[in-house]
Amino acid sequence: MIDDSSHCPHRARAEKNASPLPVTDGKFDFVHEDAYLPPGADRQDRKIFEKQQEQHFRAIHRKVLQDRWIFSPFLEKSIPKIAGGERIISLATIRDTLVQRRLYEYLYPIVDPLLSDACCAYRRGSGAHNAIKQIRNALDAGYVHVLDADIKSFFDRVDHETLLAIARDLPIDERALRLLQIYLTTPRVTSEDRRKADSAKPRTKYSREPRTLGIPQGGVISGMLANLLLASFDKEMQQGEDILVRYADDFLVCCQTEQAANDADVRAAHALDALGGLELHPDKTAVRDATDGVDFVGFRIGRGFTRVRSANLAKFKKGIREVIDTHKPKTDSNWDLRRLSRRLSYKIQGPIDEIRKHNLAKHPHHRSWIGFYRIVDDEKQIKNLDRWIREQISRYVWQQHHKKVTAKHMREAGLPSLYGTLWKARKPPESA
DNA sequence: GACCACAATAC
RNA sequence: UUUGUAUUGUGGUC
Repeated sequence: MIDDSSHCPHRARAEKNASPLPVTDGKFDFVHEDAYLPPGADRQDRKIFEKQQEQHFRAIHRKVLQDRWIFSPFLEKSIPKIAGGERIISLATIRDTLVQRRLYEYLYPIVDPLLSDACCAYRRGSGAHNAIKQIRNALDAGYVHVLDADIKSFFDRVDHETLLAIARDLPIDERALRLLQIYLTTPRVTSEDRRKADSAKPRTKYSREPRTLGIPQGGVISGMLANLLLASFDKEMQQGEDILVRYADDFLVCCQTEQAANDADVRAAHALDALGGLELHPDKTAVRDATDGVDFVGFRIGRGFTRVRSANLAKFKKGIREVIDTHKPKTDSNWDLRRLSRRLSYKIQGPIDEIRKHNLAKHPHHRSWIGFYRIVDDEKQIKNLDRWIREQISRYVWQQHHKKVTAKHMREAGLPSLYGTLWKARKPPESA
């Protein structure tokens, strides 16, 4: 990612040190033109930023190369977690996001080779499906005694000095190192402070609170930093026969015996403590027999089966309910059922009409929810879900039109089945 | 190759 | 007035 434009006054130094920098190429790859970008603590939104984009690029470039970049405070926002509770997310300013992206591009090729195959989150070419595949292999090979563990408030409790000590051993530019340190200690604006300042007339300045612990969730480089910190932990857990699979702070150690899993528990607690006093979550960590399944990254996986995890199933049902509950009824019941089926069809199999226009046979994989869960092999679970959806529709039609509808009516109204969609998604492509 | 859209996961 | 980041998957366009 080295990109020294001719107008850079520090060209020589940048070359010598392998600059982490350049924010000068004008590449502004926010997803799409009219996407709204929330203003950060500088209250600058995308429109304002773009008016003076070139000046901003130059200023950023200069300051970073001169080792003088400071991140604005991160605004905090809470979002709900899938299993309940809330999660604090940090929002950066546009300029800071650009700097973080450059830092990310610079550090990624240095950090990634240090990671183990067991580390599946925040990495190119990996992901949830890869994690599930590894666990399936382990369970199928008889490694069914698992330590199912979660690190207590992991992101919030990362110790800065421990992480920086690891970063100092990397072959990186001094400025990148200092940027990391600045990033970690960038102050926060809590959602309460933010609300107060925004509702005051005239608006007042945000009050900032120092950060002494943890990495901001929502930062571009945070996931990578988490992996960097835990790289040594992964190595430690992979000793012996045990098979580790880690996704962010959530990990399984698959063992051949219960004793080995208990040992892994002790080793994990020890290794985490050595990494700046991290702890396992006592309630979410246990040694269990995975023959009947364990929950991991959206799936429930056991010996010989993969299902949708119940919390994720509930979330999907909630989405279906929302479509039905917000549906505006029409007086003609047949027409109404047709309209509702159309909306639900999108949830179930994605915008299939668009695909059919071209060549359906060539594109057996559909997007949408079932596309992600296409590796599920418990057909009963999917059939039950189909039945559940039909029950919801049937109840809706009864309440609105006092008519009984069967599965046949729904099929004729254009409602696809999840099972059929899954079956098609798993089928290998027909010859083109 | 590039760009875009929509899903899902995790934090 | 505004829910962030990374990754994966699928599809589309040139």
